[in-house]
Amino acid sequence: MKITARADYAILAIFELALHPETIRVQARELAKSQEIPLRFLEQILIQLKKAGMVESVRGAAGGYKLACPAREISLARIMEAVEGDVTLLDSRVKPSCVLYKVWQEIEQEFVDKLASITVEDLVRRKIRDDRVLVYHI
Amino acid sequence: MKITARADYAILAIFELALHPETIRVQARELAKSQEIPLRFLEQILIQLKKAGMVESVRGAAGGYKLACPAREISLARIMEAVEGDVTLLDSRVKPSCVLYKVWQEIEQEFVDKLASITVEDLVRRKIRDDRVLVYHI
DNA sequence: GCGAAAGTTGACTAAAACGGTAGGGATTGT
DNA sequence: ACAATCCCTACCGTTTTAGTCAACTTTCGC
Repeated sequence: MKITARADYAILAIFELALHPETIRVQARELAKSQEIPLRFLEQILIQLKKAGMVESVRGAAGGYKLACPAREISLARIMEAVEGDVTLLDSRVKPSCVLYKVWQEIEQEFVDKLASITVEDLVRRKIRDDRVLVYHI
Repeated sequence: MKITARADYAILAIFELALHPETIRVQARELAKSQEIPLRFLEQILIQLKKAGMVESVRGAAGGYKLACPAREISLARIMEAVEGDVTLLDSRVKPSCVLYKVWQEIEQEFVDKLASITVEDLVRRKIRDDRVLVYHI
């Protein structure tokens, strides 16, 4: 019942990308540094995100990463699905005939819906708002 | 992000106990059999549930288990908390200063609230309803 | 074209968590 | 006394996590 480091890092990386202007590329090294993610580990995660069509990469000198689609189209659910196989709570232990099965399904559905409703754009908006509040308080 | 077997089994065991009249004791062996749980594993789980004050046990021949409180007072959250240390999604990876931290907290809170809102009594009621429907269809 | 910078890939590993077992001790009904 | 039952501690094999490494490929700047 824990969020994995993979998922956390994946979201942080995408979030960091979303904070940059769309036109510029950010290098894995930079992402790793600013979000304190082990570089080699992050590289693996970025490959998964690329395969899932959420980031684009340019190789070679002056290469790097950028979002492959608008931040509004990237939900937490989508990111988690990309780096973990699927976002499910149930294992195949409980039999469908049992009352509990349906209950778990309900809970899972609600959970996934919540994850699907939060986009990276939301995160960015929140950050902007939080930062503004911070400034006002100085 | 998976429900553990421990939690599944714990809920099934309590559920099974709740299906029995309050006055009688049910043996671990019987619980294990009816819910298809490995006996020795279940015994461990029952100890945890006992420590958490959800079941009472009587030792010795003709011993067994019964609920230590009304089924309505036993929520899924309480059971899960008893057998896993705590019901949290966050690991201490994300820093509280990050936007993501608050978002995860929100999601977690919603999830826990949901688990806390479902009691074993609810499960029993659902089962009774489901069984009735089944009978009507024959 | 060449070298350096950067991304890509697959294999590998240490550590923790998970799912379950095993042995033996304590307690009680008959 | 004895069998049935619960209780406690330790252990064990497998899978998942988290992360590392080395080697390779692509691309840019000159």
